[in-house]
Amino acid sequence: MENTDRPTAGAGAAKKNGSGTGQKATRDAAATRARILNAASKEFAKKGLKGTRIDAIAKRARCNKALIYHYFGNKEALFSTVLERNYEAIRSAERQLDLAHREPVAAMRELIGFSFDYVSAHPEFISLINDENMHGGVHVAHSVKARDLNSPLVAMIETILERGQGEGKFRSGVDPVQLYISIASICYFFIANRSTLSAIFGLPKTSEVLAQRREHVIEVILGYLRPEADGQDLPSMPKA
Amino acid sequence: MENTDRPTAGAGAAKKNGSGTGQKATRDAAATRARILNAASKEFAKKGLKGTRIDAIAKRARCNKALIYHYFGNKEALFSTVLERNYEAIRSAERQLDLAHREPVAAMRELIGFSFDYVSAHPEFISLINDENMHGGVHVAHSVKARDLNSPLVAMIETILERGQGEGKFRSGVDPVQLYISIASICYFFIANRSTLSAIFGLPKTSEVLAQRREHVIEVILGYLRPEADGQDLPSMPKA
DNA sequence: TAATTATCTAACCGTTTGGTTAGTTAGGGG
DNA sequence: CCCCTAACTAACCAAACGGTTAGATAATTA
Repeated sequence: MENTDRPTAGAGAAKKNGSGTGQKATRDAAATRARILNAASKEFAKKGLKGTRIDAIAKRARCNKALIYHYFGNKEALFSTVLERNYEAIRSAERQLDLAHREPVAAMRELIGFSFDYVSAHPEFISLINDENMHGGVHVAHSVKARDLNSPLVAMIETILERGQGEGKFRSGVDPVQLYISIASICYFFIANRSTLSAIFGLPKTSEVLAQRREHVIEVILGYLRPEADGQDLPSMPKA
Repeated sequence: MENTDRPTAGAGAAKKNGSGTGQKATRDAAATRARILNAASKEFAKKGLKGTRIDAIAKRARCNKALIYHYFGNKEALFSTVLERNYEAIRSAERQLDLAHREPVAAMRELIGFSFDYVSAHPEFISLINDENMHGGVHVAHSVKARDLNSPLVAMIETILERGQGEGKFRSGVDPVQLYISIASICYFFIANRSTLSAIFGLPKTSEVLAQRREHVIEVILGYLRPEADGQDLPSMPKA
């Protein structure tokens, strides 16, 4: 089932160190820590902070329960660490995006597509965020690391918007933070609520449905960003 | 603190029935059931299914724990009932919307504003949905009542879109279900993630921030719905 | 290779928790 | 007025759970 991580070498009676791919034979604190974090990430995402059993994490990480306490102190601290790690992962992925040399509309399209694809590929991240929000965001608030991890996407959006506006490709008066939140929203919701959406709307969880949704999301944001046509009355808030 | 519901009359030694506002003095199954459901709704929303303690619900409802089991069977069944009730509530509120006689753009604006306001006023509903999705939507899936409660907003959106397209106020080729999901998304996200958003972006939870967000949300959707200007190259997916 | 340190574990513990039991009290119908 | 049903409760229980302890085993160092 989930035999991604190996606990000890185990293949036969190999007692000595590394046979090939850097697998440690018997004891490896770093690898064990990593196994625990991976296991915890999955369990917390699936069951939530309260629903997760430390024993389940230990079993999945194939280590002793006490080892978890040894490395991470307690359940909440482990949860915080898992959250931090997940934030770091998405921020790092975001930073890989190189949009500076792309034409503004294409750049924006890629940014939105990236956001959609990331959450599609990492639904556990969304579950963690949801759970964290249910608990009032205390772990994020207390984690300097996570709090300082402001998304680089906001700055990218700002740059793309400016360039696009200069070229007459985008409308004016768009707040980058608001737009960032909107992009995150439409990407996030579909993944976060896949279960209830599929139950209520009968939407199957196929890749085709996902692709359609992805296209729609891009269309909505780019459609919004279209410049005001001269003389066209924008159906937004009348100024008076 | 939370003295909204009264358990028994309690004012002095009044032993007989209803003094005024329909409050039952001593025993009232319907009122007790309602108190339990209200208490459960709040507790589940704040702590989640796993995080909620039946004792906490009993305390908040000011009744004995066994009574909860007597009326609702077990924790999960109670959670399902709470979920159903919350779905019924939002669907009922949605049905109150009368947009048939409004001008399309105004109608759409009101529909979006309503959605935003509803989730702003009922963050517990969102917490429940989040928790339900973490558990794979099993309760909604098993509840015929909730599953059949498809949102009336989809049909309303469809009608408004058609009228608006006929009048040249809206673009063509918009899928009502996709649009419904997008509207729900941008309304939902900001409320669901208020804690982490405020932690990371330093957004205070003031009504001013909320109002700005509301305005932006409406602007995005209406901006997207603007008709294609003649000859204007839509920055959406090139057909070839 | 002996001493030391770090990794890791089996077994245990006190508390919390969902759920039950056995019964008490109010109220309505005959 | 009495009895029967339904509302309600105090006390209890076994299982589950987060966390601890005491120690065993592997790696490292002197």
